[in-house]
Amino acid sequence: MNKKNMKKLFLLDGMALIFRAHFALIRNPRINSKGVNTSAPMGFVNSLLEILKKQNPTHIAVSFDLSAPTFRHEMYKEYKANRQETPEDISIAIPIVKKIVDAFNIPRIEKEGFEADDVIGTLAKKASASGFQTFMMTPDKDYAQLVDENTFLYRPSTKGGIEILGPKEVLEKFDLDRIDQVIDLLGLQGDAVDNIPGVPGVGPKTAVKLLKEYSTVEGIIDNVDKLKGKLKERVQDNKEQAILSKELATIKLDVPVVFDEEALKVQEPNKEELVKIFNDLEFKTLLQRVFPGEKPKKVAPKPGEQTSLFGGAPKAATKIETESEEIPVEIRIDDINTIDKNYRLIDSDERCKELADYLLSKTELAFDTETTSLDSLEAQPVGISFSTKKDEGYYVPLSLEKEEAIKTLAHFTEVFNNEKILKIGQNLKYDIQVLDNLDVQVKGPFFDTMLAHYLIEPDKRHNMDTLSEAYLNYKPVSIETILGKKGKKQKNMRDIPAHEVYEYACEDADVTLQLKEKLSPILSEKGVESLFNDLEIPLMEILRLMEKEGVNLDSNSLETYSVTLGEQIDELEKDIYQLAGEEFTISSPKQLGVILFEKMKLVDKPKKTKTGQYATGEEILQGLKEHEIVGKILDFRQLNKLKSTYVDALPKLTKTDGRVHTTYNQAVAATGRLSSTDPNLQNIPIRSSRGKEIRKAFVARNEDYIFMAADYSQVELRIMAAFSGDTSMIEAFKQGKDIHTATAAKVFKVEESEVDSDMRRKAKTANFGIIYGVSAFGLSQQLDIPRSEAKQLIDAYFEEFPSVKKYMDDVINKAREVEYVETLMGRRRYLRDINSRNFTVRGMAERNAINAPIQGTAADIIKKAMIDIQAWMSTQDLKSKMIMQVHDELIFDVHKDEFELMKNKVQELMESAFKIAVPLEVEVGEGANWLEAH
DNA sequence: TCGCTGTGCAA
DNA sequence: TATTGCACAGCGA
Repeated sequence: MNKKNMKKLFLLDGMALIFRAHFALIRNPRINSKGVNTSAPMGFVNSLLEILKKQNPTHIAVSFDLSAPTFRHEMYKEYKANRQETPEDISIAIPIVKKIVDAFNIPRIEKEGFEADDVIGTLAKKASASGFQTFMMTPDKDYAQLVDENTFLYRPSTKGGIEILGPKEVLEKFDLDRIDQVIDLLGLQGDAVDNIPGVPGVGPKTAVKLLKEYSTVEGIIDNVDKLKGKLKERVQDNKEQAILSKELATIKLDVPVVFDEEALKVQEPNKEELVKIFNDLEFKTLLQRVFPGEKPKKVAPKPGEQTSLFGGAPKAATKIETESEEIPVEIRIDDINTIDKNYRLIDSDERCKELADYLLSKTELAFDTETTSLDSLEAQPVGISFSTKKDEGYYVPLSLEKEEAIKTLAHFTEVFNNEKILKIGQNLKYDIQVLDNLDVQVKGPFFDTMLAHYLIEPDKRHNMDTLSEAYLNYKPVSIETILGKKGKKQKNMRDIPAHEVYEYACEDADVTLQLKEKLSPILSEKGVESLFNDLEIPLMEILRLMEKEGVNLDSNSLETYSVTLGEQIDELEKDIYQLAGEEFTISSPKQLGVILFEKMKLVDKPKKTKTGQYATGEEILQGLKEHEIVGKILDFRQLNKLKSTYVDALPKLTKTDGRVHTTYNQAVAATGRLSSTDPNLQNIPIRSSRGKEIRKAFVARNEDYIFMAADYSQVELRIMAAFSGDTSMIEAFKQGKDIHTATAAKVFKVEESEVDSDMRRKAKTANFGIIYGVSAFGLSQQLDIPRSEAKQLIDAYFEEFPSVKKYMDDVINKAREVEYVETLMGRRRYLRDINSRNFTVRGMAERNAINAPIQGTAADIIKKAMIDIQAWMSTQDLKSKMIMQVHDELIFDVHKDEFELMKNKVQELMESAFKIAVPLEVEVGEGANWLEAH
């Protein structure tokens, strides 16, 4: 039988779903006018409808636990003993949910002496044998033990949305070799909720490790002698408990229930009964959704049903309700904000057309999308809001059915394509990508309020709520009001009905528009309009394309490397325990500090961190290398770092195309640099030989392509040379000299040919130090030399490069006067602490005064280069793509036929991006992977 | 589960 | 007591 025709059975764990639904809304419970908390029934019905609509089950049943004790209580009297009394709201909800289930004509299955999981487990196995595909719907992860090729765990996931786990996913999730090990895992780690003890001190990590080695709880107990230290003791002392825990965690598959295929068939619901229940609970929207014709009793007109037209006098949706005698109780707190605003729900084709026409008559509009995910490449829009003037907002809900949504959006194609309309948004890169996911292209001109504020106050925060409070003196309705606090219980946008979202959504568009009105004049006041319109805004689209393109990752090689690293780590771990005389968590600085400095007493006066713990950082340990354990720890740290942060993490972040798609943050770094997250592609290792292995995993798209890396050589030093006008430094660059050698020759007063590697190293460190605003102390630390020598070095440096010294003084003096510094393109950074009487605070501002213009100018330059390169590339119809930016480096996936062209043109465009007093030099390399391209 | 701390990777 | 970032593990509220 093929999958399509397979019988599809859904088994719901009623109690677990009720609990989850109740607590999901615990911070904003749904209370109806009678004071009844209806969170659980509402959540349950929503889940049920979702399944019936989207999953099309052929068969369905709900299992409830009965309150009677089960066989587990007989096995272990403490079972579930610590469980708090069921909240009253839930006790009330249970019979309601049961009534709803009955009204849906869905069979309820309950069996005294057994829990829902036993019942569901037994049924699922029987169903599997009868050719069913079974989905067990529950948030409870214990069900994972039941999964097989025909049985799936259908789990409301932590992030909202749904997780469907088959055998492969379960093994991946728990990091196990076999499904039956799920019970061993649960037996070992226990379960606080059910008061199953497990082995104290053994968490998921240790449990998995043990199971990998010895397969089962019994296997571990048989081999307890092979374990060491505390772990051995723990297992030994809790043998029986572990076995018992495993038994408790084991779901019974022989519950005496009949699998009656016929009785489980999905049937039409009892409409009359459901309407009655929904009305009783005051589920108005639900009622409309399930039975569109049905008029709710005693209900205010829906906002979308108003007859007023676009434009015209603002008329609040909620205001109308207040005019009705019976309605006042219907007004919720969050409505107060929107009482005088004209926010509308646009929920018909007719109204979409009207709205589109209205928007086309405008010269600017703010828009905002509501979506299912924060990841712009995966997010699906569930609605879009528009505003064209203060206190106005229109919200267009979009179906989760892609085709449907595209149809609705088609009404607005002309609007988005119209290059005469300014599109205003907060973090537009995200919204544009979300629409792109449905093949809707948004054309400029653009105004991004986040980017605008980034140029106005680069080191402040740029989220909309903060901006609104700062510039509009108004606190918008928080997203949490709609979705609940984040965490496990946070709802997903997709689950919220449009009428509950629309005011929030409209407000975002409204606020965004108002912010633009405030921020736009400030941009011109500060002279950063061109930076905004000619640099940051065009860059936005380029970054979006780079993110969308992603970079090919050789996950296989990393997975192989992970095994190698894992073995080396295990080895080091053994040695370290041996040398320390006991087992401990090496990666816990706290525990490590105690071992090294209390137990082993490696030094008399150990350094402490600001919180009073022993400092065990790299440079401290480097000084203690004479102890064998220290070298091993440093090695362990390096290996662990590489494994956890890169080797294991990167493959997990690849999307279905096998590529990693970072997010570039354009409004984070106070200096104007970009930053990169999920993953951060700007800190991929390169220095250590082990780190280099990771770069090798960044590979060209396929054999027809090569990696090409183009990086500015010494940009920041060149910028400093240009800014300071220091003739000897400029000359050195013009002659193409090695700048650090040239510096060393000057500072140490020798011929360049006489500069040795140590002199060059010191000069190099000094050069970097200068850019960062170094002190003698800092330099002495960095070079591990006496402070006096460091001071001499700095003095000599300024003597040889007097203009550099003068430049630095001038920058600081200017900053004291105006309290900001500027880059070449006029990007500002405010330094209000520069006149502080506090030495430390002022010092920080002074270093920023030196560093920010240099680092920021470098950022300006490469951004300009990116724009020029993308502009050129788009005229050439190339297969090659720009895929990464790492501060002074651009990386391209280049088609082999285009390599010569790309190499020459990219180099030329980068070098000519900006004209300064020293030449900009760019080195281009190529190879099969990122390492070779350098 | 969240936020903090210590640590370490990059330019 | 050197600039800008991001992410990990551990740990305690």
